[in-house]
Amino acid sequence: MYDLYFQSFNKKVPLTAAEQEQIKSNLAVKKLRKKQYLLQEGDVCKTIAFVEKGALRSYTVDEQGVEHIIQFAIEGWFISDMYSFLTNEPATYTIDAIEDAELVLISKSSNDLLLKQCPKYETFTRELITGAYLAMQKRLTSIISFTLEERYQAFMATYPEIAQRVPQHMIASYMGLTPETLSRVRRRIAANK
Amino acid sequence: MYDLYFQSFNKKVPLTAAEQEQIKSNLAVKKLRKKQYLLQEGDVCKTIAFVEKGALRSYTVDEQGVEHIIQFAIEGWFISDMYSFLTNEPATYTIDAIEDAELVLISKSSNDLLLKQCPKYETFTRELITGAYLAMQKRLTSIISFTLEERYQAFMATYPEIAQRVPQHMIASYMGLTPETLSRVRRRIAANK
DNA sequence: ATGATCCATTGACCAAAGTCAATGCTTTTT
DNA sequence: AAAAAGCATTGACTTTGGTCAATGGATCAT
Repeated sequence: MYDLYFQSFNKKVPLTAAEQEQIKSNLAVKKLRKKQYLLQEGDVCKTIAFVEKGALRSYTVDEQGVEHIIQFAIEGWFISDMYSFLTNEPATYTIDAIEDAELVLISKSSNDLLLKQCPKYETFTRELITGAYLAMQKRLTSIISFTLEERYQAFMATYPEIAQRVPQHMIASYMGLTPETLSRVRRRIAANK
Repeated sequence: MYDLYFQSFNKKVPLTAAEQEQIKSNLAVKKLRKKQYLLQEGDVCKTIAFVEKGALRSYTVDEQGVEHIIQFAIEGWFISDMYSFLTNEPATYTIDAIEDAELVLISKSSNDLLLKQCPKYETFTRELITGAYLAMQKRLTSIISFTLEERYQAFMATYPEIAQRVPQHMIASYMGLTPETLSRVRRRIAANK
């Protein structure tokens, strides 16, 4: 149940058996069916979720009812509304399952406790958030610097796994485009090679 | 020289005098004149810079020679090409001073050493990067969800200090727009109220 | 002080992306 | 197996933002 979680933890920061037990006792497991919510906008985000299996997304819904995808998360990734989690303010994002999913959940109290009592947990957390920061910076740079063609090709090259598993209109949403525009971008790319 | 740095450090994580000394011995100071480079694209980024005074920006330059601003940093903020700093790959960003500036610099070796030897430094680092992550996520959400008018007003409300000190065409660049378009956005906002 | 650069604004025009509507394919659901 | 829902694509048209060029004001360097 926690296989992938501890596998990726040990890869970054090797744990002793005792440390692993301590951490495990602070984790919970949850299964989600496709389309089920993990978090709804307006609720306070109580957990960080690590994806053991399946695929999720976080997104906002604007006044016209259009969804804007902020993040995808597949096996080995974390997903949460970090701002809500850290501040206890109502979430601005909704999170749901794109595929049936198995999650490892870390509650706020567990997270606080582990940060205090387990230095390796803090190191792991710091490295994770650093990775997330770098990935997001790359995405942002891509948005303000590149053409749509380049951005789409960069996405496909960077996240081929996600590209295969997620409907195209969600990739459009993630890129801040309409499905029609992404379809035309794809046609242009196909024509030019 | 290190006033603001330790002020913001102690605000997040209170330090003993001894810890403060240990950290201080790992820091360096640097002054930059307006328009001077801190980092040029292609060089390896050797330091993280904390801004004691002044204003800097990081940006990319595309094939057509257009600058795309990734980040502003004024007093109390950090700036770096984190990816280059962490991996020792050549930097993809350029960093220069928008105003004369005073910086506190942390080298890679100092950073590594402090992360290992000083738990509070790791906590401070984790909290900083978390804050940077949240700020960037907010910016990204704004880009893919809101109209130009909303985005500009959100920027002005969130960073009034930067808005006052930075020329408008740099704000346009930060928003991924041409100066002309930002000028028209401002006119529309002025007209509608 | 003055020439030079930088900067914001505006207008006319063009290119790119969005909107609306229709079509045909899959995939789900029953 | 049939009906329904979801999805990608395409076309016609509209809207939005970019490009190019010009202007005038402000700031900077000499």
